[in-house]
Amino acid sequence: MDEFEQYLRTRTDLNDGDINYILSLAIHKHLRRNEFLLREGEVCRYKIFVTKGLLRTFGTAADGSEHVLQFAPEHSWTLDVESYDRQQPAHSNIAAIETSEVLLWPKTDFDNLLSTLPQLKDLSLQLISRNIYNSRQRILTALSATPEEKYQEFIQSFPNLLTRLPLHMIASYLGISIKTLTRIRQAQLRR
Amino acid sequence: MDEFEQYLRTRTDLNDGDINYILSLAIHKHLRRNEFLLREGEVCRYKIFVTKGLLRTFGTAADGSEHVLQFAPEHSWTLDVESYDRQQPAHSNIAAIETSEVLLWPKTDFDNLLSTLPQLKDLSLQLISRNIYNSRQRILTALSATPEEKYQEFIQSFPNLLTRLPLHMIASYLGISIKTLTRIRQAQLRR
DNA sequence: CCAAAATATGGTCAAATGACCTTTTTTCCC
DNA sequence: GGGAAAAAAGGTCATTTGACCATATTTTGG
Repeated sequence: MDEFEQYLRTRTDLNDGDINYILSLAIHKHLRRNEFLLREGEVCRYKIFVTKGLLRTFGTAADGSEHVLQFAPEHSWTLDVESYDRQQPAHSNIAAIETSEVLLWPKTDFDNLLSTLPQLKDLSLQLISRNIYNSRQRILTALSATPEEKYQEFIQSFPNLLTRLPLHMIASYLGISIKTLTRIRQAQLRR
Repeated sequence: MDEFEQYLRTRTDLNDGDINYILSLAIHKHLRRNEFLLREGEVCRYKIFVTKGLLRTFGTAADGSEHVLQFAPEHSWTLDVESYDRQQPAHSNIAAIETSEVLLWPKTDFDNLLSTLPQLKDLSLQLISRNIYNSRQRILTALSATPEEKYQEFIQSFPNLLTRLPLHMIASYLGISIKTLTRIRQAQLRR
């Protein structure tokens, strides 16, 4: 997958041999719109890298409503951390929003790669650190921002996703009703 | 610090020598109520372990309001991840709620420990994984739960903190007004 | 290209929430 | 122990938000 080679080249100094080796262990998978990669209760067996398309990770609340935890567009990683780390049943779902292409590494293979390739490990740690920071930021926003501020922040953070996502998923990500989101957008048009 | 020895003994198989070595690199610090360990804009230089007392980490929103990101009681770790990892200015504050005792390791020292002691590294990775999972859970709750549900969940998760925290900090942690929290508690008494 | 489904907008209304204020109670610390 | 400060509770009111409904618009996949 050129996409992935490109990705690794720009952020690590892994050589061609290593990159090819990493790729050789990956399972290539094509996903149609709305196809699931992981369902609640299943074990998240793979590290997932999105080469093309767009995935979403979402949880289900007590009342059955779905809430988007993360969007994963091309060139990003995703998984259910807890489930993957311990190979236990997951509490979240991962599904394709657009037709997508992903690379999958079984945990044992990826663990081997991590212990063999320090550059890959460094990259992993960076991603984890970023993940934790992003989560904190999101919690802070969820706690303190008004719906309008949340939407503005979303636009700032993901300008490229704006046109690719149905509004109700954005609302779900922001934790507001679609009605409120529509109202905000109307108010903005009038300015 | 007995507290810390105890902690390490119960979750790793580090031997006495290792534990003493880890402890020998730690700075012991006493904190009074409301004393700050980190302020926004400063660099988070240390890994922090709380041996006694209770700390809080909080962020400041655009309008100046404070929002609690984490409570760290005795036997828990805390820090500003992003700031610590990159030794850059922090976006959050850490302060003592109760009179507390903490152990501090400068990043370089702790990094050395991590590369020397695989058991410590394993523990770290576990903590990180848990951290990420907790964050997800908290985001999901923030997005989907009613104030009452949030409070119930808080009681479930931190029964021991309930009596130690002023209500306005719980409200701040849950992202609801103190008024709403008071109302919920009144409603519960009447049952 | 077309029918069906998904998505977005709009209207109305009740309820929940926060802002602002005062009063009561508790805690702190000298 | 006592005075000051902090915390909790209570009252009132305007506003925001979501639920529920219908309708218009767009997208999708065969």
